[in-house]
Amino acid sequence: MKLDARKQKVLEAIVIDYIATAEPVGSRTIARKYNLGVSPATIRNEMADLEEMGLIEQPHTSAGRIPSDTGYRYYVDCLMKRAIIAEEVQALIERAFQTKIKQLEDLIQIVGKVLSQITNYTALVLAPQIGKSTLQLIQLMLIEPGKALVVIVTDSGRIENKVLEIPENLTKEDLELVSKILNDKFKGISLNEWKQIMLRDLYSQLITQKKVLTLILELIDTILTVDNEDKVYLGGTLNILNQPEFKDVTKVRNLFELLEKEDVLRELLKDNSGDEVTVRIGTENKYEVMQDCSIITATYRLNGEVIGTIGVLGPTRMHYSKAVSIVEYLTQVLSLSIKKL
Amino acid sequence: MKLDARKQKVLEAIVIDYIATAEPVGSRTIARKYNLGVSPATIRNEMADLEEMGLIEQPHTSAGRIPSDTGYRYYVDCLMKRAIIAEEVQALIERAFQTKIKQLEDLIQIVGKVLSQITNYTALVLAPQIGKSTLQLIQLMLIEPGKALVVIVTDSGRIENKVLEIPENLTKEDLELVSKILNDKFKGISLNEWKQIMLRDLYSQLITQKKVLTLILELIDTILTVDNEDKVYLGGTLNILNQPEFKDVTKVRNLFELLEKEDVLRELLKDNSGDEVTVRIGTENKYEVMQDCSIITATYRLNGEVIGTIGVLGPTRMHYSKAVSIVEYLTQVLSLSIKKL
DNA sequence: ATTTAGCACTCAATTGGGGAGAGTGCTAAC
DNA sequence: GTTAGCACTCTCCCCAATTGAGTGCTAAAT
Repeated sequence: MKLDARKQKVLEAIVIDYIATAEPVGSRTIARKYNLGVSPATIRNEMADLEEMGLIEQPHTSAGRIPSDTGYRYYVDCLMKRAIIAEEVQALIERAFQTKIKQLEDLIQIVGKVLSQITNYTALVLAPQIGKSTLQLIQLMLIEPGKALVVIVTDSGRIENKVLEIPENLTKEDLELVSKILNDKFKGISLNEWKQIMLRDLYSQLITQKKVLTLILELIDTILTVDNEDKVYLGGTLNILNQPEFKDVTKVRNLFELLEKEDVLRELLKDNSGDEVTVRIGTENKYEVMQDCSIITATYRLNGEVIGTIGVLGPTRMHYSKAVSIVEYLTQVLSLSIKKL
Repeated sequence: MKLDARKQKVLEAIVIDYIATAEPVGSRTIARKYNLGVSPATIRNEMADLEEMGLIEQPHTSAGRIPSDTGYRYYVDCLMKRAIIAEEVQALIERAFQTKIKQLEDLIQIVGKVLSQITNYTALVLAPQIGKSTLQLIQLMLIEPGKALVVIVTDSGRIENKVLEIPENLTKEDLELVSKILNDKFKGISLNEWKQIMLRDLYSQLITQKKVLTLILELIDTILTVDNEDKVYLGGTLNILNQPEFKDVTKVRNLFELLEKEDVLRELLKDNSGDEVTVRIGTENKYEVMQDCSIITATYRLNGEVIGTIGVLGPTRMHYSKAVSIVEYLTQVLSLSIKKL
């Protein structure tokens, strides 16, 4: 879709003004506020064209125009410039990352909090997949006969613990032995690779201690299946209530219900199309209750490999340039911080 | 406050009807639905008296009456009978508790979920104070030089982990030694008692290994100060949106903001006046945004000692008899389940 | 060939009655 | 003490009229 310079300016004005005011934008307003050097009548003509192209629409005949989803799309793809992040915002972020961060979870939380706070939208953070990260420490402990606690620490700083049922006759010493073997064998290896290695290699070594073999099998299974789901952090949910488009409680309700489902959040964050910041606008979202929301996502990395995603969720009438800038910036800061961890 | 039998009946009718319909109750309605054997006119006279006593009020001149907070209070204290818990509800609860529960956290979550689901209000659960429960297992592990992981398991099934900074020169063996000493010394002793014992007893034993002493001091401090706050589970928050009194978004917003603060929740649950089920109605709550909410709380126990609280939060126009019954019932089930754990 | 001024037109939002309905309080009779 | 009757007071809802913002079209101006 090609637009001449003036049409672009008009579209941009409509998008920007509507984002700011949440009111349909009329030709007069544009002429007054965004000096394009032409009269309202001219702008009206341009607007009629833009509407025909499907970039803007009219809520009703005697109202101004609002951007359609494709209008926002055009704006985001072609017109929008990255907003410059204000000094004080950068300072705020820096300060937030200077608090003591010992675990991955702390980091995730901080990012989420900062992101929602700065953007005034809802923040989503997807923590690194445990399967991808490598093992740093695994330890089995006996809580009481028949019950063991397993703790796993990964290189990305994630800590997981889980209670396991074990055969009653296993002793503390057995568990320590198993811990030792697992540590020796698997340190530095990604959890996803375990299964293969385990079957090939471990079996021979452990056949001597048959009774612990079953335990290990169950253990690995537990870790890899149940807890291989990524943690999602959700923050600033209440920011949604600031938006005039959500003054209707049932709408809020529907959206909140969706956001309560972790797997939905995971999915939202995961279909990030790749390298770049991804923006998903209105009806581009597959969930119906989210069709007047937009999501901006971007990935962060460890050693060059993508390990997680962060994003913000706001109304379609979202401050895209600002939000995109901040999301992008925070992935960088986050990538760096994880490396330090 | 003394009320004759008929006034009681009228008040009860108003409360029950208003709870069910959320509409002011008129004299005709009462005469028709709750056959007191008298005409609307008589009921009107009674209602005038009740209003003078402050038990009911009129939203405006030509409307029916609604209970005032003191009206609800009278109802709860004097008129209300425990609702009988339906068979299918009991069955539902039983089924919920039959899922495998390995950790305290699982249990807390299940209770919260069940409670909010059954009552259709918001559920609050306060997990046992870690300081009160006794130590079952403590283990220190070296993650990397200068960084250790400490895991604590208490008798109530609670599991806590925490990353500690330690002197660089401490080895894996040092940590194991410390773990062993701590386990031997403290097993079965409540965490609150640690500090005293530690100073008196441990010091002499550890003076030989000076370098670990500092560690332990820090460790104990960390555990007792930072993590001594109780975990609070909050569930069914969205149920609030079902209530017609919360069709206004700003009201919702205010309440939700309050509920996001863990310490507020903790406080709400903690000022439970003692043994009995406690009901706090409307303005009896100290937070302004909660002045058209009521909270019902009750405590649960382990070995006769109170270790936590559960509660539901709903509108003042709450189904008290049902809610009280269920809260009470669930504390019993919960106490039992914890014992098993 | 654009651009602009002017004007008629449309539609949502607001305003202001005018019942209808629900419920009350009071009075007088039972 | 209870009840029937009745006037009175509100809210709620519907309807019509008005207002105001904004448009589209046409004809004139550049």
